[in-house]
Amino acid sequence: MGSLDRSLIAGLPVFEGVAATDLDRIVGQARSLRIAKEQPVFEQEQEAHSFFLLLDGHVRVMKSTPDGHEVTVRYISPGELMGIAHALGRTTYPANAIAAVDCVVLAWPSRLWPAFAADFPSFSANTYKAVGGRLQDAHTRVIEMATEQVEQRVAHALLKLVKQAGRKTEEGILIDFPISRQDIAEMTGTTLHTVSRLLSAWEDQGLVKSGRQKVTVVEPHQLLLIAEGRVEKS
Amino acid sequence: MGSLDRSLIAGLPVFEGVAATDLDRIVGQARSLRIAKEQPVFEQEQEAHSFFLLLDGHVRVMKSTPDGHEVTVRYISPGELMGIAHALGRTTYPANAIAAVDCVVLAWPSRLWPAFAADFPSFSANTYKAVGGRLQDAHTRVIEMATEQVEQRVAHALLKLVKQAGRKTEEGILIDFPISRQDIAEMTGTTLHTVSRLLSAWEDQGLVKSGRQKVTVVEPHQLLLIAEGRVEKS
DNA sequence: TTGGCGATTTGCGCTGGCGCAAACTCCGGA
DNA sequence: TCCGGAGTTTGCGCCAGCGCAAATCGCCAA
Repeated sequence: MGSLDRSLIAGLPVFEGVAATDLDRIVGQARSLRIAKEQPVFEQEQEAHSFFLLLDGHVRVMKSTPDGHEVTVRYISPGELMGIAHALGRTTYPANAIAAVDCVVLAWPSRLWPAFAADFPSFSANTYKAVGGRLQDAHTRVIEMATEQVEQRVAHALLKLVKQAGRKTEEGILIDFPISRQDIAEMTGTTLHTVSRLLSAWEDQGLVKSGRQKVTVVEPHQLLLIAEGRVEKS
Repeated sequence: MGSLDRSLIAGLPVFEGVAATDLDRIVGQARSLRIAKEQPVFEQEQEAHSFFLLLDGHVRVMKSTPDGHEVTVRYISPGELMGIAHALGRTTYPANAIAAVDCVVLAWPSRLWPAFAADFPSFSANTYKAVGGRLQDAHTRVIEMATEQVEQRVAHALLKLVKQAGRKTEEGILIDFPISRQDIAEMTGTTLHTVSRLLSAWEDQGLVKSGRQKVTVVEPHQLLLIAEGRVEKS
């Protein structure tokens, strides 16, 4: 682990308020891993031996249902923790985490968590703050699913992806990892057919540009209007 | 606060592994409140001044959307914490909590949380374990909303209510607080009309008995079959 | 006992979005 | 360069469940 990494890491929200010496003690106990695209970081039901900090790449977190459905719970972006089951009193991972692209992660053995929580209260508080945010997000998802039309949900999903993984290009804001219609369908509780129809319609209206495993948002503001149900379909 | 209360409280999961003297120091700083039916325990957006332990009664946690929809996030049963926004790094409550029946709660000032977390690691760990459970529940809700039919979702909701607030009667298992069709609709993302139709159909089949703000589950096992999608509608 | 109101039931028509299926497109490897 | 297959598009038919509206029921208060 180079010192360049170290200084980038120090700026992450999870380490806010953590003293430099403490940061060294924390990071010093991690090992750095590369995860190839499409490979799992951890798997549902598996013993939660480690927790992770994503340094580079994007990870998709999914749950499978007994009857064979897959639902995407969230995408992880660089700087976020994942697999922190132990901090929440679980011994197994509740979901599958798959690298959407080649990734770099730091990994700590889960058994270190209780000592970390006791010795580094800022780190612990930051972690639980992130958990609080996820709980919020999950409730927001429930509310969206309960009250919105498919069109609004898909628009919301795209905006969320843009916010966490958007990269400016000359055409608009590109979602910076491969994402298929099927993936978007699994995030929004619909079918790839419906997503495809929506994207086609939006492309006709010039709101997005999309291709194979690729979506670029051209008019985020228009999309927001749709997401909030303030636009009638033509 | 009587010592009878004290011994009941000691047996709660949140206080598992907490030494008796520590328990006294924790509970000693709480004040006990009665909340009348339909009155709020705390409200969305409000400053999170306190966190609570429900001792008796049932509390409904709801979120309102900007466009006027109400969604029920969960019901709190005796022994559960609520309003722990501070432990998750929030300064305001994320939802409304309304007493479904007359309730008794313990309340602590939120500013005590950091000291509690530092001084009573078991209490803190138990709390975060509960948070972990809620995060799981929320994800389960998302998955249900994404993959199940309304009929299955309503069946799941009833079974969940039975599990956390069921009281045996000679007719079956009664959900032990007033609950309307509208309430069930808000839990499952549907309309009171559809809930009413489902309950009527189930009543004809002898699976439930229901009346004004009252539901009794007669055949939980049959309902489970419906919830899991293993029964075709007649 | 009688109103009155909130909760519930039920009918009816409509439509958003799914299921199925077929055609097409494009990328990557041989 | 060509081929195979994954990803995507699109047409078509259907139905679960919503919206609306009206009728009914049952609890509570006077």
